[in-house]
Amino acid sequence: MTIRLATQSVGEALVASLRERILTEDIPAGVPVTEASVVEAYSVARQTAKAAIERLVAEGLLERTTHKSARVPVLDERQVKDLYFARGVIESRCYELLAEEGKVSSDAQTAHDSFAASAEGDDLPSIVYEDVRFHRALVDSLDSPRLSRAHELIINEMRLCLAQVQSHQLLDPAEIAREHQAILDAIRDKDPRQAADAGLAHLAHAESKLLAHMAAGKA
Amino acid sequence: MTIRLATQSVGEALVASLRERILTEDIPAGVPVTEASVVEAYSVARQTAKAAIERLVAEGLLERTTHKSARVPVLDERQVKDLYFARGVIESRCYELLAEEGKVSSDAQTAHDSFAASAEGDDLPSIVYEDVRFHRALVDSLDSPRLSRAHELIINEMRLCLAQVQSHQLLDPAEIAREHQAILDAIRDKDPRQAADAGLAHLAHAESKLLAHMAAGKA
DNA sequence: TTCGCAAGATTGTCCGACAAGTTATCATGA
DNA sequence: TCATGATAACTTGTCGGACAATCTTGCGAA
Repeated sequence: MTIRLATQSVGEALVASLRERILTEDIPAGVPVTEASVVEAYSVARQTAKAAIERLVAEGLLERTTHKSARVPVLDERQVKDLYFARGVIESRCYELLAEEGKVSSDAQTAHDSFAASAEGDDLPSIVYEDVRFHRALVDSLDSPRLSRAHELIINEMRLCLAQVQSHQLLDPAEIAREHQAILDAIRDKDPRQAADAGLAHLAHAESKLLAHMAAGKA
Repeated sequence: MTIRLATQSVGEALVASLRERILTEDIPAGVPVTEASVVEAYSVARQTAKAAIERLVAEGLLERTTHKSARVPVLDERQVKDLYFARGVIESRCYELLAEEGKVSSDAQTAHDSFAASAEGDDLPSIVYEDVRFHRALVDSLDSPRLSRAHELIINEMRLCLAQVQSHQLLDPAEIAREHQAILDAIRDKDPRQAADAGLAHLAHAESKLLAHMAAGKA
């Protein structure tokens, strides 16, 4: 088995950069991301830019119809519900399975601790990041590449709307930390039903706040 | 609202064609799929071929490392287990949710009937196709684009190994039909636990047969 | 006002070219 | 003999330019 070096082609780096800029709202929703604009910004060939855009479209971080420019999608209520629903399907079952084992991986515990630490401060982006990291660590601990990937795709799309709505302020970090703790407790107690319910409650809580905020913003 | 015509660009058609050829083993596992070979076979530009290959790599239907040709992956035991596991996570929760509703969509029922009809005959590819269609119809009836997409990705990869191993003969169609019926019955009975268990049992059954066959073939 | 056409913007696709990396072959020297 | 290093062939990574097809917009004509 060879040791794999972490090299990155221009194309891969471009995708990574664009993805990060989208998720941090450096590229805001609505504005067109044309192939030409990417070419100009990064001094890459149009092919490279095009491939990167197509990749992000596949990930749901950009949307496009033929012969029109790609844009960061603005997620409406329907989409948000779908995201939370799909995420709930995966996470609830994951927590159930983890609870059957009754063990919390060290990564997940670390992520939980990091979140708790962030929750003390006011660095909103880092709170969101640590929140995401916690849930991903739990799913990852099932050690299923395909499940982790499916979860990651959904989470990334969700980060999109979390960024758009300044939702960080909607939720009390301390309360999120308590809900996270409830999930971990249920897992450690080997109570699958409770673990799944705690996960779903956590999601339902965030979803309702987000939807209420969106409805208010639109009205 | 405009009516959307089902137009397809060369690139999209190329992806679709390659995907179908891979899933039907017209492009067998192991043989390299070079950009040049695709260019030659379809008379398209290398960029177009490259983009199509990259897309299929993202779907898991091809694998590639930098500067080496793409190939249809040969799934080992570990991968097969992961596929069944991830699929189980999604499907079990789906059937649970459907059982809470207690209704089976007409599409799902139609798919079940089609499968039963196919099971009578000897057309193995169509049996596999109808089997896949049944499960997809159930997931689709939850009306969640993102969940359906995640499920589709996993199912497609699974079709890959179903094609590689001539597994059609491993399972008795009549038995599959009975297991499908059990899932539908549990859903109609509004018995979420039973629906999920029936789904998982169905998968475990297929998985064990497949793994046994693979182990035998390798030994 | 409405229709239709021309112009600009943007993507879809192609061609050709060169750099960079991988693999296999083979000659070299210890 | 065998490890080393050079070479060539193959393949992908990236670039530049070009033209066609399509969408959008604005303007002029009926």
